[in-house]
Amino acid sequence: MSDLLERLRGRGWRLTAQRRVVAEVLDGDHVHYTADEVHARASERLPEISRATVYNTLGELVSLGEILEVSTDGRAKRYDPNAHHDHHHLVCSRCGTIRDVHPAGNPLSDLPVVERFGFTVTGVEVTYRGTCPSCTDV
Amino acid sequence: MSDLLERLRGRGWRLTAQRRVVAEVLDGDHVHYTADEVHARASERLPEISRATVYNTLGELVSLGEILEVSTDGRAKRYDPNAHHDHHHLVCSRCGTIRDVHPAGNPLSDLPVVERFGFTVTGVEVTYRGTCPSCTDV
DNA sequence: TCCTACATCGGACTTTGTCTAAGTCAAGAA
DNA sequence: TTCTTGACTTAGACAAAGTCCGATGTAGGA
Repeated sequence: MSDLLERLRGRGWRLTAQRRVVAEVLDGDHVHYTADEVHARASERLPEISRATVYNTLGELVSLGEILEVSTDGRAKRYDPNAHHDHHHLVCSRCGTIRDVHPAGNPLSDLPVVERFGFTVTGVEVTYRGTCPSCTDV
Repeated sequence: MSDLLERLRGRGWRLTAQRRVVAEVLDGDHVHYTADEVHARASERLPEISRATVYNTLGELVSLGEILEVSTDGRAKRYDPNAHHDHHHLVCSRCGTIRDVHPAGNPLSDLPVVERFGFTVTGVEVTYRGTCPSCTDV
């Protein structure tokens, strides 16, 4: 992920302590934090960091295509650093846990032209819902 | 949709003017209103209806499986009365318009067991994203 | 008609996110 | 190294969407 910082600098980003910390929090796969969780974790390393900066930085990373925004429940959006590998999501309806999954097939080609209503279709998200093992056992 | 009211009464629902109006607003297919839009339309017929009641009623209809909750953008949830026919959604990234679509194939069977991580998978939503004809022309 | 459990009301509150004005600082220039 | 400047950050006000609560109203059975 450290080359993420280099890539961003190459695009004219100013490399500040705040941005570095946000990027570090998102480092690692299979992590789907809300903006608040990112802020909490960033604050551990940089206590003065403000919410506005976290929101700004996340928004910029999304525009740059470095992370994905995922809104699975109409509550807080989650941020997915695994933006460079095609995948979809499996969400626990009880606790909200998210796993990355890789279904077979290509849903984009499953949408016939007559079902596109003149839209220019650019992407597709598949969200599986269910109950995770810990929530099932309860 | 009038038999919806009968069905609900059969389940012990008290039939109030407010609930009747909310159900009537959602009548008709291919409608995806936000809670606020439902409230605005319900208010035209029943000016005293409160937001809390609209939220309560929508929540109950969702629990009863009579309508679907759709959150495509992390902003206001939308409510889809077309709950009894399998379908997915095509969303315009610019104006938020939603169309019901019916892709080929069954995404549920596309998720291999090893990709289920012990979850009990109960459903799947496919959201196509793109630009609708009016927004493309601009 | 009367009763009462269930529904509704309005408004306060919470959560999530955006905006702004003032202050700060990264990085190139000298 | 120090200076300069415009991009970045901050705290807090604000906004949108949704939830909660005590008081009041009413649908539907007795």
